[in-house]
Amino acid sequence: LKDILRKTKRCKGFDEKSLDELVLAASIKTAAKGEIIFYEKDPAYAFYVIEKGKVKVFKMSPDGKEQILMIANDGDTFAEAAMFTGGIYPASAQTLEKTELMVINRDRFVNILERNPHIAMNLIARLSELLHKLNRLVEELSLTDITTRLAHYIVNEIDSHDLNVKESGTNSNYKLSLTLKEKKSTLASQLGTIPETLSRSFAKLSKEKVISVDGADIEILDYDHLSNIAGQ
Amino acid sequence: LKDILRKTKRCKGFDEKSLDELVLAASIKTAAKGEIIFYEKDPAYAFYVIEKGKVKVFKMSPDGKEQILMIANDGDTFAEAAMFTGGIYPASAQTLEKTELMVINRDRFVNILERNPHIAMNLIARLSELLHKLNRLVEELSLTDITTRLAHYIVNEIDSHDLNVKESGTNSNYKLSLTLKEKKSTLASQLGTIPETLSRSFAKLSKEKVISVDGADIEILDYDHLSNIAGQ
DNA sequence: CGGAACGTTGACATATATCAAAGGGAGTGG
DNA sequence: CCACTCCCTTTGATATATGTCAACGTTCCG
Repeated sequence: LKDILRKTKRCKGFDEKSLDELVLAASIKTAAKGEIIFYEKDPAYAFYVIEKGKVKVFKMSPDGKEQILMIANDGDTFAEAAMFTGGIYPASAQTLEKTELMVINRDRFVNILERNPHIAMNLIARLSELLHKLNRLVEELSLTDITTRLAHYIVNEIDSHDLNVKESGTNSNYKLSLTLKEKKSTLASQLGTIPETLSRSFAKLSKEKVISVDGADIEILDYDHLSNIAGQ
Repeated sequence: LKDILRKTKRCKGFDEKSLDELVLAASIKTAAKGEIIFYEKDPAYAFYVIEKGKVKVFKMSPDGKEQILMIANDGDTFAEAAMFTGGIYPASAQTLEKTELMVINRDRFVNILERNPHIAMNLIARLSELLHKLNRLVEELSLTDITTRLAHYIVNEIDSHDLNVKESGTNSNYKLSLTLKEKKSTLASQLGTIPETLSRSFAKLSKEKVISVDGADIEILDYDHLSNIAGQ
Protein backbone atom coordinates (compact mmCIF):
# COMPACT_ATOMS: atom_id res chain seq x y z
CA LEU A 1 0.00 0.00 0.00
CA LYS A 2 2.63 2.45 1.03
CA ASP A 3 4.63 1.74 -2.10
CA ILE A 4 1.63 2.46 -4.26
CA LEU A 5 1.01 5.73 -2.46
CA ARG A 6 4.63 6.67 -2.89
CA LYS A 7 4.26 6.35 -6.64
CA THR A 8 1.11 8.46 -6.78
CA LYS A 9 1.72 11.87 -8.30
CA ARG A 10 -0.48 13.47 -5.70
CA CYS A 11 1.80 12.27 -2.91
CA LYS A 12 5.09 13.45 -4.34
CA GLY A 13 7.20 14.85 -1.58
CA PHE A 14 5.25 13.39 1.31
CA ASP A 15 7.41 12.31 4.22
CA GLU A 16 7.38 8.76 5.61
CA LYS A 17 5.23 9.75 8.54
CA SER A 18 2.50 11.16 6.31
CA LEU A 19 2.54 8.07 4.14
CA ASP A 20 2.27 5.81 7.17
CA GLU A 21 -0.73 7.74 8.34
CA LEU A 22 -2.41 7.61 4.95
CA VAL A 23 -1.97 3.86 4.74
CA LEU A 24 -4.10 3.55 7.84
CA ALA A 25 -7.01 5.16 6.02
CA ALA A 26 -6.59 3.20 2.80
CA SER A 27 -7.86 -0.06 1.37
CA ILE A 28 -7.72 -1.69 -2.04
CA LYS A 29 -10.54 -2.39 -4.47
CA THR A 30 -10.62 -3.92 -7.92
CA ALA A 31 -13.33 -2.94 -10.37
CA ALA A 32 -14.18 -4.54 -13.71
CA LYS A 33 -14.72 -2.54 -16.88
CA GLY A 34 -18.00 -0.64 -16.79
CA GLU A 35 -18.47 -1.01 -13.06
CA ILE A 36 -20.09 1.85 -11.17
CA ILE A 37 -17.91 3.11 -8.31
CA PHE A 38 -20.63 5.34 -6.96
CA TYR A 39 -23.77 7.06 -8.11
CA GLU A 40 -24.52 10.73 -7.79
CA LYS A 41 -26.19 11.34 -4.41
CA ASP A 42 -24.76 8.22 -2.80
CA PRO A 43 -23.38 8.96 0.65
CA ALA A 44 -19.70 9.87 0.36
CA TYR A 45 -17.60 8.06 2.88
CA ALA A 46 -14.39 7.86 0.86
CA PHE A 47 -12.38 9.23 -1.99
CA TYR A 48 -10.27 7.34 -4.50
CA VAL A 49 -6.79 7.00 -5.95
CA ILE A 50 -6.37 5.12 -9.22
CA GLU A 51 -3.53 2.67 -9.09
CA LYS A 52 -4.09 1.48 -12.62
CA GLY A 53 -6.99 1.97 -14.97
CA LYS A 54 -9.42 4.64 -16.12
CA VAL A 55 -12.54 6.14 -14.57
CA LYS A 56 -15.02 8.68 -15.85
CA VAL A 57 -16.77 11.08 -13.49
CA PHE A 58 -20.01 12.34 -14.96
CA LYS A 59 -23.45 13.80 -14.52
CA MET A 60 -26.57 12.59 -16.25
CA SER A 61 -29.70 14.57 -17.12
CA PRO A 62 -33.18 13.07 -16.59
CA ASP A 63 -33.47 12.39 -20.32
CA GLY A 64 -30.14 10.64 -20.54
CA LYS A 65 -27.65 13.19 -21.80
CA GLU A 66 -24.29 12.77 -20.14
CA GLN A 67 -21.74 15.43 -19.19
CA ILE A 68 -18.30 14.10 -18.30
CA LEU A 69 -16.57 16.16 -15.63
CA MET A 70 -13.23 14.38 -15.78
CA ILE A 71 -11.47 11.28 -16.97
CA ALA A 72 -9.17 10.01 -14.22
CA ASN A 73 -6.11 7.94 -15.14
CA ASP A 74 -3.28 6.16 -13.34
CA GLY A 75 -2.19 8.10 -10.30
CA ASP A 76 -5.14 10.49 -10.38
CA THR A 77 -7.44 11.06 -7.45
CA PHE A 78 -11.15 11.78 -7.65
CA ALA A 79 -14.09 12.64 -5.38
CA GLU A 80 -11.91 14.44 -2.83
CA ALA A 81 -14.25 17.39 -2.69
CA ALA A 82 -17.28 15.25 -1.97
CA MET A 83 -15.98 14.56 1.50
CA PHE A 84 -16.57 18.09 2.66
CA THR A 85 -19.82 19.04 0.98
CA GLY A 86 -22.88 17.62 2.58
CA GLY A 87 -21.62 14.08 2.51
CA ILE A 88 -22.99 13.01 -0.85
CA TYR A 89 -21.26 12.55 -4.18
CA PRO A 90 -22.13 15.34 -6.60
CA ALA A 91 -21.60 13.11 -9.64
CA SER A 92 -21.36 9.46 -10.63
CA ALA A 93 -18.19 7.47 -11.37
CA GLN A 94 -17.78 4.48 -13.64
CA THR A 95 -14.71 2.57 -14.81
CA LEU A 96 -13.88 2.63 -18.51
CA GLU A 97 -11.60 -0.39 -18.16
CA LYS A 98 -10.49 -2.83 -15.47
CA THR A 99 -9.25 -0.63 -12.66
CA GLU A 100 -7.29 -0.98 -9.42
CA LEU A 101 -8.40 1.56 -6.86
CA MET A 102 -7.26 2.71 -3.49
CA VAL A 103 -10.14 3.75 -1.26
CA ILE A 104 -9.35 6.41 1.33
CA ASN A 105 -11.72 6.51 4.25
CA ARG A 106 -13.21 9.91 4.84
CA ASP A 107 -13.25 10.19 8.60
CA ARG A 108 -9.75 8.86 9.01
CA PHE A 109 -8.48 11.16 6.30
CA VAL A 110 -10.00 14.24 7.90
CA ASN A 111 -8.37 13.22 11.13
CA ILE A 112 -4.99 12.97 9.42
CA LEU A 113 -5.49 16.34 7.75
CA GLU A 114 -5.87 18.09 11.05
CA ARG A 115 -2.50 16.87 12.17
CA ASN A 116 -0.60 17.16 8.86
CA PRO A 117 -0.31 20.64 7.42
CA HIS A 118 1.69 19.21 4.54
CA ILE A 119 -1.12 16.94 3.42
CA ALA A 120 -3.64 19.71 4.01
CA MET A 121 -1.68 22.10 1.79
CA ASN A 122 -1.50 19.41 -0.84
CA LEU A 123 -5.25 18.96 -0.75
CA ILE A 124 -5.79 22.70 -0.98
CA ALA A 125 -3.65 22.80 -4.09
CA ARG A 126 -5.58 19.91 -5.56
CA LEU A 127 -8.96 21.48 -4.84
CA SER A 128 -7.76 24.72 -6.39
CA GLU A 129 -6.70 22.84 -9.48
CA LEU A 130 -10.13 21.25 -9.71
CA LEU A 131 -11.76 24.64 -9.35
CA HIS A 132 -9.57 25.96 -12.09
CA LYS A 133 -10.63 23.18 -14.44
CA LEU A 134 -14.31 23.47 -13.63
CA ASN A 135 -14.00 27.18 -14.18
CA ARG A 136 -12.64 26.53 -17.60
CA LEU A 137 -15.46 24.10 -18.32
CA VAL A 138 -18.06 26.65 -17.29
CA GLU A 139 -16.41 29.20 -19.52
CA GLU A 140 -16.49 26.87 -22.48
CA LEU A 141 -20.01 25.65 -21.88
CA SER A 142 -21.48 29.09 -21.58
CA LEU A 143 -19.35 31.21 -23.84
CA THR A 144 -18.07 29.19 -26.80
CA ASP A 145 -19.42 27.00 -29.57
CA ILE A 146 -18.43 23.40 -30.02
CA THR A 147 -15.93 23.84 -32.82
CA THR A 148 -14.08 26.28 -30.59
CA ARG A 149 -14.12 23.81 -27.71
CA LEU A 150 -12.78 21.09 -29.96
CA ALA A 151 -10.00 23.34 -31.24
CA HIS A 152 -9.17 24.22 -27.68
CA TYR A 153 -9.08 20.57 -26.67
CA ILE A 154 -6.72 19.68 -29.51
CA VAL A 155 -4.37 22.57 -28.81
CA ASN A 156 -4.30 21.56 -25.16
CA GLU A 157 -3.51 17.96 -25.95
CA ILE A 158 -0.76 18.97 -28.33
CA ASP A 159 0.77 21.34 -25.83
CA SER A 160 0.69 18.93 -22.90
CA HIS A 161 2.48 16.09 -24.68
CA ASP A 162 5.77 16.79 -26.39
CA LEU A 163 5.68 13.62 -28.43
CA ASN A 164 3.63 14.91 -31.27
CA VAL A 165 6.23 16.38 -33.54
CA LYS A 166 7.36 14.00 -36.27
CA GLU A 167 9.71 14.64 -39.12
CA SER A 168 7.88 14.51 -42.39
CA GLY A 169 9.04 11.94 -44.91
CA THR A 170 9.32 14.06 -48.01
CA ASN A 171 11.10 17.15 -46.75
CA SER A 172 12.58 18.55 -43.62
CA ASN A 173 9.32 19.99 -42.29
CA TYR A 174 7.78 18.72 -39.10
CA LYS A 175 4.30 17.38 -38.60
CA LEU A 176 2.14 17.90 -35.56
CA SER A 177 -0.13 14.99 -34.82
CA LEU A 178 -2.22 13.51 -32.09
CA THR A 179 -3.95 10.22 -31.41
CA LEU A 180 -7.15 10.40 -29.40
CA LYS A 181 -6.98 8.32 -26.26
CA GLU A 182 -10.73 7.94 -25.97
CA LYS A 183 -13.66 7.13 -28.15
CA LYS A 184 -15.05 10.13 -29.97
CA SER A 185 -18.37 9.64 -28.25
CA THR A 186 -16.59 10.02 -24.92
CA LEU A 187 -14.88 13.15 -26.12
CA ALA A 188 -18.25 14.51 -27.20
CA SER A 189 -19.58 14.09 -23.69
CA GLN A 190 -16.52 15.79 -22.25
CA LEU A 191 -17.08 18.77 -24.51
CA GLY A 192 -20.71 18.96 -23.51
CA THR A 193 -22.23 17.68 -26.73
CA ILE A 194 -23.24 14.53 -28.62
CA PRO A 195 -21.27 12.41 -31.12
CA GLU A 196 -23.11 13.70 -34.18
CA THR A 197 -22.30 17.32 -33.40
CA LEU A 198 -18.69 16.53 -32.59
CA SER A 199 -18.39 14.68 -35.87
CA ARG A 200 -19.62 17.76 -37.70
CA SER A 201 -17.09 19.92 -35.90
CA PHE A 202 -14.30 17.58 -36.97
CA ALA A 203 -15.63 17.76 -40.51
CA LYS A 204 -15.71 21.54 -40.37
CA LEU A 205 -12.11 21.84 -39.20
CA SER A 206 -11.05 19.34 -41.84
CA LYS A 207 -12.86 21.23 -44.57
CA GLU A 208 -11.05 24.38 -43.52
CA LYS A 209 -7.73 22.52 -43.84
CA VAL A 210 -6.87 23.18 -40.21
CA ILE A 211 -6.58 19.51 -39.33
CA SER A 212 -6.95 16.21 -41.10
CA VAL A 213 -8.65 13.31 -39.40
CA ASP A 214 -8.10 9.60 -39.94
CA GLY A 215 -9.98 7.66 -37.33
CA ALA A 216 -8.44 8.51 -33.98
CA ASP A 217 -5.39 10.06 -35.64
CA ILE A 218 -5.44 13.80 -36.07
CA GLU A 219 -2.85 15.75 -37.95
CA ILE A 220 -2.55 19.48 -37.38
CA LEU A 221 -2.15 21.23 -40.70
CA ASP A 222 -2.31 24.82 -39.51
CA TYR A 223 -1.44 25.21 -35.86
CA ASP A 224 -1.68 28.98 -35.85
CA HIS A 225 -5.14 28.94 -37.31
CA LEU A 226 -6.25 26.22 -34.92
CA SER A 227 -4.84 28.13 -32.02
CA ASN A 228 -6.70 31.16 -33.26
CA ILE A 229 -10.01 29.33 -33.37
CA ALA A 230 -9.37 28.03 -29.86
CA GLY A 231 -8.98 31.63 -28.80
CA GLN A 232 -5.34 32.10 -27.78
CA LEU B 1 -9.55 44.93 11.38
CA LYS B 2 -9.75 42.12 13.85
CA ASP B 3 -13.29 43.04 14.77
CA ILE B 4 -14.33 42.95 11.15
CA LEU B 5 -12.75 39.54 10.70
CA ARG B 6 -14.50 38.30 13.79
CA LYS B 7 -17.85 39.17 12.26
CA THR B 8 -17.08 37.42 8.97
CA LYS B 9 -19.04 34.20 8.56
CA ARG B 10 -16.01 32.52 7.16
CA CYS B 11 -14.06 33.07 10.36
CA LYS B 12 -16.65 31.77 12.78
CA GLY B 13 -14.92 29.78 15.48
CA PHE B 14 -11.40 31.03 14.82
CA ASP B 15 -9.34 31.49 17.94
CA GLU B 16 -7.68 34.78 18.88
CA LYS B 17 -4.30 33.63 17.70
CA SER B 18 -5.57 32.82 14.22
CA LEU B 19 -7.33 36.16 13.97
CA ASP B 20 -4.21 37.99 15.06
CA GLU B 21 -2.25 36.24 12.37
CA LEU B 22 -4.81 37.01 9.69
CA VAL B 23 -4.82 40.68 10.58
CA LEU B 24 -1.15 40.76 9.68
CA ALA B 25 -2.01 39.72 6.12
CA ALA B 26 -4.97 42.06 5.73
CA SER B 27 -5.55 45.59 4.55
CA ILE B 28 -8.63 47.66 3.78
CA LYS B 29 -9.83 48.97 0.43
CA THR B 30 -12.88 50.98 -0.57
CA ALA B 31 -14.31 50.63 -4.07
CA ALA B 32 -16.99 52.75 -5.73
CA LYS B 33 -19.94 51.27 -7.60
CA GLY B 34 -18.89 49.72 -10.89
CA GLU B 35 -15.22 49.62 -10.02
CA ILE B 36 -13.15 46.71 -11.32
CA ILE B 37 -11.37 44.85 -8.51
CA PHE B 38 -9.36 42.74 -10.89
CA TYR B 39 -9.50 41.52 -14.45
CA GLU B 40 -9.29 37.94 -15.58
CA LYS B 41 -5.62 37.02 -16.08
CA ASP B 42 -4.31 39.73 -13.77
CA PRO B 43 -1.63 38.37 -11.44
CA ALA B 44 -3.29 37.15 -8.24
CA TYR B 45 -1.50 38.39 -5.18
CA ALA B 46 -4.50 38.53 -2.85
CA PHE B 47 -8.01 37.37 -2.13
CA TYR B 48 -10.90 39.38 -0.72
CA VAL B 49 -13.43 39.54 2.06
CA ILE B 50 -16.43 41.81 1.63
CA GLU B 51 -17.07 43.91 4.68
CA LYS B 52 -20.07 45.62 3.14
CA GLY B 53 -21.27 45.77 -0.43
CA LYS B 54 -21.77 43.56 -3.45
CA VAL B 55 -19.37 42.18 -6.05
CA LYS B 56 -19.94 40.11 -9.16
CA VAL B 57 -17.36 37.59 -10.32
CA PHE B 58 -17.71 36.89 -14.01
CA LYS B 59 -16.22 35.73 -17.26
CA MET B 60 -16.58 37.46 -20.58
CA SER B 61 -16.49 35.94 -24.07
CA PRO B 62 -14.59 37.66 -26.88
CA ASP B 63 -17.86 38.94 -28.34
CA GLY B 64 -19.09 40.35 -25.06
CA LYS B 65 -21.42 37.78 -23.55
CA GLU B 66 -21.05 37.62 -19.80
CA GLN B 67 -21.34 34.61 -17.50
CA ILE B 68 -21.58 35.45 -13.81
CA LEU B 69 -19.91 32.87 -11.58
CA MET B 70 -21.03 34.31 -8.30
CA ILE B 71 -22.48 37.37 -6.60
CA ALA B 72 -20.60 37.98 -3.36
CA ASN B 73 -22.32 39.83 -0.53
CA ASP B 74 -21.48 41.04 2.97
CA GLY B 75 -19.20 38.58 4.73
CA ASP B 76 -18.47 36.55 1.61
CA THR B 77 -14.98 35.82 0.38
CA PHE B 78 -13.94 35.53 -3.23
CA ALA B 79 -10.88 34.67 -5.34
CA GLU B 80 -9.44 32.31 -2.71
CA ALA B 81 -8.78 29.62 -5.26
CA ALA B 82 -6.84 31.93 -7.53
CA MET B 83 -3.98 31.98 -5.08
CA PHE B 84 -3.03 28.40 -5.73
CA THR B 85 -3.56 28.03 -9.44
CA GLY B 86 -0.87 29.53 -11.56
CA GLY B 87 -1.01 32.91 -9.91
CA ILE B 88 -3.57 34.56 -12.16
CA TYR B 89 -7.24 35.31 -11.60
CA PRO B 90 -9.46 32.98 -13.62
CA ALA B 91 -12.27 35.55 -13.81
CA SER B 92 -12.93 39.26 -13.39
CA ALA B 93 -14.53 41.00 -10.42
CA GLN B 94 -16.51 44.21 -10.36
CA THR B 95 -18.49 45.94 -7.64
CA LEU B 96 -22.23 46.34 -8.10
CA GLU B 97 -22.41 49.03 -5.43
CA LYS B 98 -20.06 50.94 -3.15
CA THR B 99 -18.09 48.25 -1.36
CA GLU B 100 -15.73 47.95 1.59
CA LEU B 101 -13.19 45.19 1.04
CA MET B 102 -10.56 43.47 3.08
CA VAL B 103 -7.57 42.44 0.98
CA ILE B 104 -5.69 39.38 2.21
CA ASN B 105 -2.14 39.11 0.96
CA ARG B 106 -1.39 35.84 -0.72
CA ASP B 107 2.11 35.05 0.47
CA ARG B 108 1.40 35.94 4.05
CA PHE B 109 -1.81 33.94 4.01
CA VAL B 110 -0.07 30.83 2.67
CA ASN B 111 2.46 31.21 5.42
CA ILE B 112 -0.28 31.37 8.02
CA LEU B 113 -1.98 28.32 6.54
CA GLU B 114 1.07 26.18 7.03
CA ARG B 115 1.07 26.87 10.74
CA ASN B 116 -2.70 26.88 11.35
CA PRO B 117 -4.49 23.62 10.64
CA HIS B 118 -7.73 25.21 11.76
CA ILE B 119 -7.59 27.89 9.09
CA ALA B 120 -6.44 25.33 6.55
CA MET B 121 -9.42 23.09 7.28
CA ASN B 122 -11.67 26.10 6.98
CA LEU B 123 -10.25 26.91 3.58
CA ILE B 124 -10.64 23.31 2.46
CA ALA B 125 -14.30 23.43 3.40
CA ARG B 126 -14.70 26.67 1.51
CA LEU B 127 -13.00 25.36 -1.62
CA SER B 128 -15.17 22.27 -1.48
CA GLU B 129 -18.25 24.44 -1.25
CA LEU B 130 -17.11 26.38 -4.30
CA LEU B 131 -16.54 23.16 -6.18
CA HIS B 132 -20.00 22.04 -5.25
CA LYS B 133 -21.54 25.21 -6.63
CA LEU B 134 -19.52 25.16 -9.82
CA ASN B 135 -20.51 21.56 -10.25
CA ARG B 136 -24.12 22.57 -10.04
CA LEU B 137 -23.54 25.33 -12.57
CA VAL B 138 -21.90 22.93 -15.01
CA GLU B 139 -24.82 20.58 -14.60
CA GLU B 140 -27.32 23.29 -15.33
CA LEU B 141 -25.39 24.74 -18.26
CA SER B 142 -24.94 21.45 -20.01
CA LEU B 143 -27.99 19.47 -19.07
CA THR B 144 -30.98 21.77 -18.67
CA ASP B 145 -32.86 24.42 -20.59
CA ILE B 146 -33.32 27.94 -19.34
CA THR B 147 -36.86 27.65 -18.07
CA THR B 148 -35.69 24.75 -15.92
CA ARG B 149 -32.78 26.80 -14.61
CA LEU B 150 -35.10 29.66 -13.76
CA ALA B 151 -37.52 27.34 -11.96
CA HIS B 152 -34.60 25.90 -10.07
CA TYR B 153 -33.36 29.33 -9.11
CA ILE B 154 -36.77 30.38 -7.80
CA VAL B 155 -37.25 27.19 -5.79
CA ASN B 156 -33.81 27.67 -4.31
CA GLU B 157 -34.48 31.24 -3.33
CA ILE B 158 -37.80 30.31 -1.77
CA ASP B 159 -36.26 27.46 0.19
CA SER B 160 -33.29 29.43 1.47
CA HIS B 161 -35.32 32.30 2.90
CA ASP B 162 -38.19 31.50 5.25
CA LEU B 163 -39.72 34.92 4.95
CA ASN B 164 -41.72 34.30 1.86
CA VAL B 165 -44.93 32.91 3.25
CA LYS B 166 -47.61 35.55 3.68
CA GLU B 167 -51.15 35.09 4.73
CA SER B 168 -53.50 35.91 1.91
CA GLY B 169 -55.97 38.72 2.48
CA THR B 170 -59.13 37.10 1.28
CA ASN B 171 -59.00 33.68 2.90
CA SER B 172 -56.82 31.67 5.21
CA ASN B 173 -54.53 30.33 2.48
CA TYR B 174 -50.88 31.26 2.35
CA LYS B 175 -49.01 32.84 -0.50
CA LEU B 176 -45.45 32.11 -1.49
CA SER B 177 -43.66 35.08 -2.91
CA LEU B 178 -40.21 36.36 -3.69
CA THR B 179 -38.65 39.68 -4.57
CA LEU B 180 -35.64 39.55 -6.84
CA LYS B 181 -32.60 41.13 -5.27
CA GLU B 182 -30.88 41.83 -8.57
CA LYS B 183 -31.75 43.25 -11.93
CA LYS B 184 -33.23 40.70 -14.29
CA SER B 185 -30.37 41.26 -16.69
CA THR B 186 -27.98 40.23 -13.93
CA LEU B 187 -30.04 37.15 -13.21
CA ALA B 188 -29.93 36.30 -16.91
CA SER B 189 -26.16 36.34 -16.85
CA GLN B 190 -26.10 34.17 -13.75
CA LEU B 191 -28.29 31.61 -15.48
CA GLY B 192 -26.06 31.65 -18.53
CA THR B 193 -28.36 33.50 -20.87
CA ILE B 194 -29.45 36.98 -22.01
CA PRO B 195 -32.29 39.22 -20.80
CA GLU B 196 -34.57 38.53 -23.77
CA THR B 197 -34.48 34.78 -23.24
CA LEU B 198 -34.97 35.10 -19.49
CA SER B 199 -37.93 37.35 -20.12
CA ARG B 200 -39.46 34.67 -22.32
CA SER B 201 -38.92 32.06 -19.65
CA PHE B 202 -40.71 34.25 -17.13
CA ALA B 203 -43.53 34.69 -19.62
CA LYS B 204 -43.72 30.95 -20.19
CA LEU B 205 -43.98 30.12 -16.50
CA SER B 206 -46.57 32.85 -16.10
CA LYS B 207 -48.64 31.55 -18.99
CA GLU B 208 -48.61 28.11 -17.40
CA LYS B 209 -49.95 29.67 -14.17
CA VAL B 210 -46.96 28.43 -12.21
CA ILE B 211 -45.91 31.89 -11.10
CA SER B 212 -47.10 35.43 -11.60
CA VAL B 213 -44.64 38.22 -12.16
CA ASP B 214 -44.98 41.89 -11.32
CA GLY B 215 -41.67 43.64 -11.86
CA ALA B 216 -39.23 42.17 -9.38
CA ASP B 217 -42.03 40.57 -7.36
CA ILE B 218 -42.76 36.96 -8.08
CA GLU B 219 -45.64 35.03 -6.62
CA ILE B 220 -45.57 31.27 -6.69
CA LEU B 221 -48.96 29.95 -7.74
CA ASP B 222 -48.14 26.26 -7.98
CA TYR B 223 -45.11 25.29 -5.96
CA ASP B 224 -45.37 21.58 -6.71
CA HIS B 225 -45.45 22.16 -10.42
CA LEU B 226 -42.58 24.64 -10.22
CA SER B 227 -40.58 22.20 -8.17
CA ASN B 228 -41.33 19.57 -10.75
CA ILE B 229 -40.06 21.72 -13.59
CA ALA B 230 -36.92 22.47 -11.58
CA GLY B 231 -36.40 18.74 -11.36
CA GLN B 232 -36.90 17.85 -7.69
C1' DC C 1 -40.30 67.67 -20.38
C1' DG C 2 -36.81 64.55 -22.08
C1' DG C 3 -33.60 61.08 -21.89
C1' DA C 4 -31.52 56.88 -20.06
C1' DA C 5 -31.83 52.32 -18.40
C1' DC C 6 -34.48 48.43 -18.23
C1' DG C 7 -37.80 45.06 -19.62
C1' DT C 8 -40.69 43.09 -23.03
C1' DT C 9 -42.10 41.48 -27.56
C1' DG C 10 -41.66 40.24 -32.43
C1' DA C 11 -39.25 38.58 -36.59
C1' DC C 12 -35.45 36.23 -37.86
C1' DA C 13 -30.85 33.63 -37.93
C1' DT C 14 -28.13 30.13 -36.15
C1' DA C 15 -26.37 26.41 -33.46
C1' DT C 16 -27.33 22.28 -31.69
C1' DA C 17 -30.21 18.21 -30.67
C1' DT C 18 -33.02 14.54 -32.56
C1' DC C 19 -34.15 10.94 -35.55
C1' DA C 20 -33.11 7.89 -39.20
C1' DA C 21 -30.04 5.55 -42.15
C1' DA C 22 -25.86 3.88 -43.88
C1' DG C 23 -20.84 2.83 -43.88
C1' DG C 24 -16.85 0.69 -41.87
C1' DG C 25 -13.84 -1.80 -38.74
C1' DA C 26 -13.05 -5.35 -35.18
C1' DG C 27 -14.15 -9.42 -33.40
C1' DT C 28 -16.50 -14.03 -33.58
C1' DG C 29 -18.01 -18.31 -35.23
C1' DG C 30 -18.49 -21.24 -38.96
C1' DC D 1 -11.01 -17.25 -45.08
C1' DC D 2 -15.61 -15.72 -45.22
C1' DA D 3 -19.97 -14.12 -43.40
C1' DC D 4 -22.10 -12.05 -39.69
C1' DT D 5 -22.89 -9.02 -36.02
C1' DC D 6 -21.97 -5.32 -33.07
C1' DC D 7 -20.43 -0.93 -32.10
C1' DC D 8 -18.80 3.34 -33.48
C1' DT D 9 -18.91 6.97 -36.60
C1' DT D 10 -20.62 9.75 -40.17
C1' DT D 11 -24.13 12.02 -42.91
C1' DG D 12 -28.64 13.89 -44.01
C1' DA D 13 -33.21 15.88 -42.94
C1' DT D 14 -35.67 18.14 -39.57
C1' DA D 15 -37.09 20.28 -35.11
C1' DT D 16 -36.15 23.14 -31.33
C1' DA D 17 -33.96 26.28 -28.35
C1' DT D 18 -31.54 30.18 -28.00
C1' DG D 19 -29.14 34.28 -29.65
C1' DT D 20 -29.55 38.62 -32.53
C1' DC D 21 -31.54 42.69 -33.95
C1' DA D 22 -34.99 46.09 -33.82
C1' DA D 23 -38.87 48.42 -31.90
C1' DC D 24 -41.64 49.88 -28.20
C1' DG D 25 -43.36 50.83 -23.43
C1' DT D 26 -42.32 51.88 -18.79
C1' DT D 27 -40.15 53.95 -14.99
C1' DC D 28 -37.12 56.84 -12.93
C1' DC D 29 -34.61 60.94 -12.50
C1' DG D 30 -32.42 65.06 -13.94
